[in-house]
Amino acid sequence: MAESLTSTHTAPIRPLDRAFFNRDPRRVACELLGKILIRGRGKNRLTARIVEVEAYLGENDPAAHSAAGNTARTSVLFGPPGHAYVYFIYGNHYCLNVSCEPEGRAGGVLFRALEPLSGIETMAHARSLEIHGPKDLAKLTSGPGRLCEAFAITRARDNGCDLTSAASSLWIGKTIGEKMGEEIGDEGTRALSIRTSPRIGITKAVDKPWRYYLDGNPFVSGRVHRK
DNA sequence: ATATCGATTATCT
DNA sequence: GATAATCGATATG
Repeated sequence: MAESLTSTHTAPIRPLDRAFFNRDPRRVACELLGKILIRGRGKNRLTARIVEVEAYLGENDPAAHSAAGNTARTSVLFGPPGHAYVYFIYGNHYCLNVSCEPEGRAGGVLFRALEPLSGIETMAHARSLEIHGPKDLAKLTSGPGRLCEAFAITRARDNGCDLTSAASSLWIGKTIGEKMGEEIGDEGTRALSIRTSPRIGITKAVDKPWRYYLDGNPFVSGRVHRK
């Protein structure tokens, strides 16, 4: 009873299949917009809509971590598609990617921003934030490091995780959910307005427009492209 | 509003 | 030894 008042009603969420990720990261990136990232199960489940991503190619992309070759750090990118590549950066933050392309070829998509749907209190606690309004809400998952903190994503815990299995602690799903009466995550039937730009925070291949985000979505990270 | 900077460590040269 | 797919704080217009 009390639970039904506090939790968001959602239709069953089904994982994306491995073939979805067995493609060019740019195509995967576009189609990931509007899909759902899920952590945990039942009452403690966190869900959020994917609103901003970047594609990193396995070949001819000097900005990609895989450009340095298959190392202990990047091996997941060279493995089978649909798995989590988590790396630690700037001594402070984790970032989440999903591997693309068939095994033996690198490539991935970086998650840059999410729109929280359920488990918002848990996310706020993980981020050490108090939510007093929409502006605070945006700070939960707007940015690659922020969303990892909100979802408690670490390399030790999540690197290599199969994101195509609903049995995983972390996975990616498609569904028709509900938030403030609006349908979300309804792949294909809703025309999403997608914008592109150069990728953020890189110093190589800065001209490639491989950042993708939902036009006008308030949860898209606001950081500017730097040299 | 934009600009700059410190934090802090895994990874690579 | 330098750099980094970032963030949050501080300074300045």
